[in-house]
Parts: sequence; C-alpha cells; structure tokens
Amino acid sequence: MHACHQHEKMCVSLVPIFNHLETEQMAEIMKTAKSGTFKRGEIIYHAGDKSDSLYILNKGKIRIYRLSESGKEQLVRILHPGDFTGELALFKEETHESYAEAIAMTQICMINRTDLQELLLKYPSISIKILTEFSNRLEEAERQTTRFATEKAETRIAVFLAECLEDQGQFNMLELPMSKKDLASYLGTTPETISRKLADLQHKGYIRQISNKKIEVLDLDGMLLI
Amino acid sequence: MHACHQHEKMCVSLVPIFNHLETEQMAEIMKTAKSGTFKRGEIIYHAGDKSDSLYILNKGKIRIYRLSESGKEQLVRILHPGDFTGELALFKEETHESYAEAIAMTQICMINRTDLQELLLKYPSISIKILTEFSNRLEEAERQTTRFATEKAETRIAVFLAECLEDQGQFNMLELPMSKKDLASYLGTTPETISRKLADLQHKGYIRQISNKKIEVLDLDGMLLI
DNA sequence: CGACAGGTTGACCGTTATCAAAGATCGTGG
DNA sequence: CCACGATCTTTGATAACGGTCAACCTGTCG
Repeated sequence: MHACHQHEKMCVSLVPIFNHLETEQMAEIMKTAKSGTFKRGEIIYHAGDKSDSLYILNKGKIRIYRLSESGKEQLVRILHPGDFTGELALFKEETHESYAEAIAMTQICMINRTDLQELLLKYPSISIKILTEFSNRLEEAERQTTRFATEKAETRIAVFLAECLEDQGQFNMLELPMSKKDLASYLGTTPETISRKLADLQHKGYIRQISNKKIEVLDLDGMLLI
Repeated sequence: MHACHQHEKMCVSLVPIFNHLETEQMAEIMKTAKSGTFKRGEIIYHAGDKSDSLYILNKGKIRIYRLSESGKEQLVRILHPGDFTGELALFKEETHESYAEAIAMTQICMINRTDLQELLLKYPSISIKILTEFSNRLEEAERQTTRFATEKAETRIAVFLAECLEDQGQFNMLELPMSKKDLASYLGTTPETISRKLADLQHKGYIRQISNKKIEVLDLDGMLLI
C-alpha cells in the first residue's frame, strides 16, 4: 500500500466525487489516499468487517453482493473504474453488510473515514456531490425493490435489457454486462429462468440472441408491454 | 403556509438532522422553513412533480408509495413524526418517483432546495447528519431488495414480524403498524397470502393472532428458521 | 342499521424454482 | 498458444409457491 502517484489516474478514478475541485485541493486529497491491488477472486471486504474506508476503483472490476437472512447470495452491483464503494458504513460506526470481491486484476484507492470526514468539513461541496450520488443510489435501490415486489421475472428481465440498451446507447444492440449466472442473482431469479425467458423473448420476436452476451433488440416497446 | 413558530415542535420534528446545532442556528433554519397541513387522503407530492423541498413530518402519518413500470402500487414506507421525505429529488434536478399521501391529519415543515443547500454549505455538520441518514436508508433499501430477491413470501412475513417485535421492544407481543392490505403491498404480496401465511405460522405454533393487529410470537427462532 | 372497506377461505392455475444431464465457454497452466 | 478442466449455459420434467377470482365474514362509521 502506497500513496497514489499518478494524477491522471486519480482524476479518472475520483469522478464523480472530486472532479469539481481545484488541482491543489486534489493534491491534498491524493496525499491522504492509499492504493492497493487485488487479484481475481480476492475479497476486498467481508460482511461483518468493521468498515473504515471509502474505496475508489481505479482499474478492474468489483462484484458487490449480499447474503440474505437464509444465506442466499444476491448480486447488488458491479463496479467499474471511477465507481466507489464502502461509503455506506463510513457514516455509521458499524460494519459492512455486503461483500466486495475483485473479479479481475483490480487497483483501488482508499480514503479512510477520519480523513474523509475532515475533507467533507473542509470542502462542503464534496458533501453535496456525495449526497447527489447517494440520492441516485437510493432512488435506484427503491426502484429495484419496487420491481422485485411487483413484477414477475420475465418483466424484470425485459426491463433490464431495456436499461442496458439505454446505458450503452448502441441503437438496438446490447452486451450483457455480466454472466447470466450473475444476472440471475442480480435479478432475483435462477440461470435456468434467464435462459428460458430469453428464449421466450426471442420466440416472440422481441429480441435476437447473437452470441452468449450479445443481444439485438427487435421490438423494444413490444417487449416492455409484456 | 406560514413560518414554523414553535421551537419545541421544530426540535422534535427536525430530529435527527438538526438536533446537534446551537439554538441560534436553529433559529436561522426556522426562519427559512415553511409549514403546511394536510387532511387524510390528501397527496403531498405526486410522482412527476418537480421536487423542490425537504419535508419534515411534525404530526400525523404519511404513506410513501411507488408505482412500478406496469402500474402496480408498492408501499415504500410510512413516515412518523420526526421522519423526513423529499430528500431524494433535492440533490438531482429531477422529479419525484414516489407518492406521498397523508393518512391522518398531518402537519409538516418544508425547507426548499436552495435554502437547504445554503445551509449545507454553511454548516457542513448537517451534511454529515444527512449522509448518515442516507446511509441507513440505503442499507435498508438494499437489505429489502435482497429479501425480495431471495426469500419467499412466508420468510419475508416472518422477518417482518421479527423486526416489529424488535422495534416495539414488547417482549413477545407486537402490533402490526399498518393494515394487512398495506402490509401486503409493502411485502410485495397479496392480502390473501398474508392471511394464509399468518394462519400457517399460527398452525405451526410460531405465533398466536390475538386480534386483527395484535400478534403474540411464541417461537421467534423457530419462525425465522423456515 | 346499512354500507363499505378490509379480511378470510377455498378452488384453481400460472409462473418459476428445482433437479438432472448434456453442451458451450472461459481461464489457466503447460 | 493450445488443451484441459472448471464453470457457466441450456433444455427437459416435475413440483411448489403464490397469484387470482369469487364468496363470505367482520368490524367500523356515518
């Protein structure tokens, strides 16, 4: 673990929290940050760990998942460079409830709790950035909860495809951002159901499966009316 | 709509956001706050409304619910005095995704977006309070999502009863905090299923239904092992 | 007292989980 | 860079879970 040296990298990785700050403030933040690397399969933090850092992903991919009361795993999200995690437990003196696992060679920057809180008090505008980010996450989490509560698996899958399409801005071609096993865990279903429902959607003419991860959407509106 | 006059009420209603501030700062905040009252059934905000206030509940009860993509309603939470809402859209220049409906004679205080952001920049400690609150809500929302994703209805109901018991600290007697219809909506199921599963739990000897809303828990651990 | 919303119960059926087995894909180490 | 093993994916058969519809019951409030 050593301080982050490359400003370019920091600029990338700290989007969207710190990118509105002046260079000198950035330098100050960089001084307080540590970096670390993890190999595929390594756990960055466990549920139950006392949490004391904000982790900002520089390079690689991280899988965030939770275990339910009965021990079943659910994928919460996948982090890409520039995303951060660990923020939840930063503001409550408690422990993580989720697991963070590197799923590729991964490099992260870490800012510990006390340093971050000092930064927040010193540069209140950072707070507003984080609040904004939290708002979005909360809205997203509640939307997701409502979907689970009210939609069946087929609809959840269709909505997920629609969101992929929107995110990737690729007209009518999309690439699944994770394995179907992970997708099943993310959508609260099983890999078998994902397979079958995609086959159904294809049968009905809404999509065409090009390859394992590539899907062409033929009738977005029709698909969403299911 | 008129300024909030009674400091006592403010102190109550602004817990837990502002209660660490000095009296004079409190006075400043009170100057910027407006108050309003709503009758049972009145809507405080609609999904789609441009949101521009933080609402702090003084007196009464508010039902927060969302509509899914396909138009089904889900109860997100019920607010009690001291709780706040409207915070989400405050940090993104967008609109509400949820509905807030008074379910009793209700009195609220409102702080508008620009005033609040000024307060945040002036008193960074408020940000940390709100961040803490957001963290808790986010954790809660993600835990709820995981439950929907991985547990069946019976387990969700059992876990809900366990949480009621914990919240109410009443040893082994609990009172449902909402109608079974609302509970069904909150737990992503139907009133029929709630009825049946409670009857099942009673049959298996885990609970005893005293009256419509009162339940005695006979074997908490057993119930949670379902 | 009657009306109405909420709650319960039964019968039935659609959706999806589960188990099993075969086929495809990926990552790793030689 | 290729080949092998591990993991992921697909498909089929089956069963469980819970949603829906309908009828009836209950309590509440004018």
